[in-house]
Amino acid sequence: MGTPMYRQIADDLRAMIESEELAPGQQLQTEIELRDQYGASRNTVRDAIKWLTTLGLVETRPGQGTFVVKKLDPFVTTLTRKEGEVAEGGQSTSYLSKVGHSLTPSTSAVRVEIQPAPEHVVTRLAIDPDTEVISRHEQRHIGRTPYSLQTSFYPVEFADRGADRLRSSKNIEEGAVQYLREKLGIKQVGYRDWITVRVPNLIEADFFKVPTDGRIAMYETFRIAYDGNGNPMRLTVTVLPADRNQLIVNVGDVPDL
Amino acid sequence: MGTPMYRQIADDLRAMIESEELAPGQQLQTEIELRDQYGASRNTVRDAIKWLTTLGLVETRPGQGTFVVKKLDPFVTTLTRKEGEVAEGGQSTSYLSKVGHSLTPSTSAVRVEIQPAPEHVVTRLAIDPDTEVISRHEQRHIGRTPYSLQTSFYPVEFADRGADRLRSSKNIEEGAVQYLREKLGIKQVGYRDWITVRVPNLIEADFFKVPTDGRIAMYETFRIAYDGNGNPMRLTVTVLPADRNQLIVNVGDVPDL
DNA sequence: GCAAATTTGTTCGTATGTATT
DNA sequence: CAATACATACGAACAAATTTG
Repeated sequence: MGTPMYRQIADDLRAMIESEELAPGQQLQTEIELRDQYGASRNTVRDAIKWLTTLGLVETRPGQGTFVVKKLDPFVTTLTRKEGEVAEGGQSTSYLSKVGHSLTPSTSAVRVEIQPAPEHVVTRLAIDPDTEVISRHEQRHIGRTPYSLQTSFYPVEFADRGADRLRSSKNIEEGAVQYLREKLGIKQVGYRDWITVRVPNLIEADFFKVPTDGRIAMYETFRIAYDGNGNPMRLTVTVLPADRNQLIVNVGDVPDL
Repeated sequence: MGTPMYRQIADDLRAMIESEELAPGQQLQTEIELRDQYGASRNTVRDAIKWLTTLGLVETRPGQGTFVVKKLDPFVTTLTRKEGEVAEGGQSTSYLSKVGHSLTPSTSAVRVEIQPAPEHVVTRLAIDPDTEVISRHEQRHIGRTPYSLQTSFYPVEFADRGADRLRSSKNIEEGAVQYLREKLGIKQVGYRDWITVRVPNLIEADFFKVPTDGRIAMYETFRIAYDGNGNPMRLTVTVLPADRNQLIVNVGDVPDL
C-alpha cells in the first residue's frame, strides 16, 4: 500500500497531461466517469483532482468540468537599462520598462494617499518612524489583461519643498525622476531591486483574476531609488503574477532581445 | 449559503494566525478539538486546514499535529556586479555571488554530462539542434541547508578546442569565465538573466526538503552569458526555493548593503 | 525496545447545494 | 425548467506516523 489511490490516479492523469495526450485547454472526464474508470469513489477522484489543482496542472469550473490549464505566453519585463542610461533616469523612467507582445500598456488614474509611513517603508526609505509619506498607487493593463499593481512612496517633504504634482492624481508624464530633478534638484543615480515571491492577497487575486488560494504566486519587487548622496529617495513596490511574467536583468554588454 | 463553513473556520484561524494569537511554530488544536469547537465534522475541519495549507499559513505533520509555519529569514542573492567589474568576469564569477547569513557556502562535486542539447538549450545558446553540449551540474549548500541546484551548459566544441577541464568533475576554482578566457581567448562581456517562477519537480522537492505539492514556488533563473561578438557562450540554470530567497538587482550607483 | 495512545492520512458512502448549459 | 457537473458537508472506518508510558 505504498502510494495512496488518489495519488495513483493523479499521477496517471499527470502523465497524460505531460505527454500532451490531454492537451492544454482540453476537458478531463467528469468525476463520475473517472470514478467508474478507476473503480474508486467520487471523493477519491476529487482528491486526485485537488492534487493536480495545487500542482497548477488543471483547473475546475463548476457546472462545466475539469480542464488542463493553458500556460500563458509570458510578458517579459526588463529591470535594467542600457549602460550609461542608468544615472540619468531619462524618459525611460517607467518602472518596468520593456514589455513584450507589442500591445499598448495603459495606466489607471493614480490613487494618491498621504499617510504615516508603514513599518516596511520606514526601514527601506531610512526615514523617521513618525514621518508621513506620499503613496501613489496605480493599476496597469496590457491590452485588456491586468498586468501589474504598483505603489510608489515619497517623503511628504518633497511636496512641501515644491514638488506639488506628487500630490496630484494626474500622471507625471515625463516621469517622476525627471520631475524631481528639475523641481528640486534631486538626482536619481541608481536603484536596487529586491525580488521576492509570495501568495496574492484578496485584492490582488481579484484584480489579476487568479484564484484566492495560494496556488499562483506573485512577484513582489521593491525598488529603492538613491540620490547622489546615497540616500533613498523613493520606494516603488510592484506586484505581478508569476505564472505569466518573466523578469530580465542585463549586465554588461548584451545583444538586444 | 454565503461563505461555506470550511472557509469560515479557515478565516477564523487565519485571523488568529495573523494577529499572532497563534504564533509561528505554535501547534493548532487537534482536528477533533476543532471539530467539537466549531460544531463541524472532522472532514470539514480538515478542508479548512487544507485551505490554510495551500495558503502557506500552516503545515501538518502526521502523528504530531498542525503548526503555524515559521517564515524563514531569507537568503539574499545579488544578480549584478559593481559597475566596471562586469565585463571582466574576474574572480567573482560564481553565479549567485553574495549571500547573507555569513555562513560558508559549499559546493558538491560537479556532475558532468555530455549530451545532445535539449530543446531549450538549443534556442537559448543559439546552436544547431544536433550539437552536443557539456552540462555541469552542482548542488550548493549554505551551512547545512540546501541552497541551490545549478546546471551550466557549454558547447562541446569548447572542450575540443582545448578547454579540457570543462569535462572534468573537478571544480574550476578560478571560475569558468577566467578559464575560458585564458585557454581559448573567449571573453565574457555580459550576461542576461531570465527570472521565472514555477513549481518544484520531485528531485528539487527532495533536495530542498519542500513538499511535493506545488505550494512552495521555485525561482528558475536562466543566465545566458555573451562573448565579445554578441554570441551566447554559456547557459546557466539555477533553481532555488522562493520561500527563503530574495534576488537583488543593483543598477547605477547604489550604496552597499 | 515495545505497546498504547494520540494525531493526521486515506477511503468509502450518502445527501444536498450551486453554477452552467 | 431540466440535466449535468462540480462544491460542500456529514458520518464512519481503518491506516500510518509519532509520541508517550
